[in-house]
Amino acid sequence: MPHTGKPENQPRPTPTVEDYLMTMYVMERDYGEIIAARLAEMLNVAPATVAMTFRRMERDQWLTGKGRHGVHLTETGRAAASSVIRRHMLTEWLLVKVLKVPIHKTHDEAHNIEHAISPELEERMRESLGDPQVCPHGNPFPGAEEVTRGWVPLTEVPVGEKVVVRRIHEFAENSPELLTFLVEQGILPGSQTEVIETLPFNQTLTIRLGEKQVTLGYPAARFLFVERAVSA
Amino acid sequence: MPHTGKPENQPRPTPTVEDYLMTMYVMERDYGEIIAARLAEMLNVAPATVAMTFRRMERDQWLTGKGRHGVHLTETGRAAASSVIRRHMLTEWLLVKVLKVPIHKTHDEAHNIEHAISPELEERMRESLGDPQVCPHGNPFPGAEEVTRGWVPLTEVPVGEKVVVRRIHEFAENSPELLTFLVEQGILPGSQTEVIETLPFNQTLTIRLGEKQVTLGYPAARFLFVERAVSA
DNA sequence: TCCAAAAATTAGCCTGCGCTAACCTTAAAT
DNA sequence: ATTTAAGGTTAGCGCAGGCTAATTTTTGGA
Repeated sequence: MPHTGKPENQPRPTPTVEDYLMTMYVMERDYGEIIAARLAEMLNVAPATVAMTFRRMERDQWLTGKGRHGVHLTETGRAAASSVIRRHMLTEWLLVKVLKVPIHKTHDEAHNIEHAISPELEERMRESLGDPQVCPHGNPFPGAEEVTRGWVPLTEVPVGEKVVVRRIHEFAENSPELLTFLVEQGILPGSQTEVIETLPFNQTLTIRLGEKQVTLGYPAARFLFVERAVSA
Repeated sequence: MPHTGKPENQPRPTPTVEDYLMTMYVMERDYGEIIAARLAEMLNVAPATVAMTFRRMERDQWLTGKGRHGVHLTETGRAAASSVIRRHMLTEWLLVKVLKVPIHKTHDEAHNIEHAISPELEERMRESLGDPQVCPHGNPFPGAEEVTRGWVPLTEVPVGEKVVVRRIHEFAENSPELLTFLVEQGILPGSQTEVIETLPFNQTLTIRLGEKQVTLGYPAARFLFVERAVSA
């Protein structure tokens, strides 16, 4: 394990290859391309570090040397990424179901643990947890992307329409404050809500949750996917 | 996390500082001194590596520069070791109770995971698991050493005496084959048994388990602690 | 007491994986 | 068309933490 060495036990400061792979997988899946600069931000390393890591990863066959429009995962890389992501999501479910950890804390905890799950353990977890198709935040397991069909960003829902929150995108999970906010407001998978108004110019959007109203910035709202066609 | 880099996912090859601390803690607790050469064997690194690591660990206040008779853990070091060991043992219980992993497989799995447990998670685990005093192999949690009072190595039991297996020492857990053997023979905490005969010259010892008899080498038998004074 | 084995240490080397600083592209914006 | 900004890369550096080989202690017999 990456290590500070000092008598402190801070969050892992240096991303592993698996961390790179996971993030790249999601980027490729949802945005079609992998931008090193974005990766550097998300993993909290310098852009130069990403470049060096790409070299090693290409050498080790996780990545294809860029074939026009940036790098891409190899099949091996994609498989490895899927594997960590599965372990991540299963760990999250274990934390939620067995240890009653609230979902705004599962991401970080699971992130530490996921690297340490053996294939056998993964299988036992899957059984214990009833072979889930999405993580506690509603993100699909690799291979189960179809279940998200029909879920759209909250920003695309017309005013007045009733919807059900289905998914908080994994990139929102990188911001603990945002996640905490959402959970505190009761915005989580399964919540019924309705768009009250949008203010396109200042990029804000207000929704109703039961009695109360909550205003979200667009960046946050774009990470919230909802199911439409909810008959009143 | 320590990492091979290559598309393989083998057991962690390089021990962490926490791994050093755990092993040193147990050595000091049960043998009174820390021998670098033994440590090197147990951690699968070269003796020279241990020497270098000791330097860094002294610098970082985990160890006292040797005060005659080898190095010793500082209070900080001992506390850190206790902490990992607790997390290790709680993880083992989680694996055993929730995921039904057999105890000859829990050690390695837990070893990977233990480094990734936060204090909050540790607390939730302790609650979920009912505040155990020993690990699934019967080794005491740091601070609960008294529960092992009265448990003696199997090698010290006179022929003919009935005893109950209580503990498989942690150093035996480093040998998966031994542990598997013990579990297959039904030798685990709680098993009733009786010493049939000892052959001190070839260092062998035979015990009865239910109908069948099992012969153990002394090295193995020294790792088995039993409770005497079991009224027939 | 002396010697051989065991234990410990030092030196020199390697890789992984961060960092900053400086330097290229490319593409959009004046 | 030129400028600026964003993205990407290279070079040079640091530390953690392995390794072997070659010493130098220690220590426990004979």
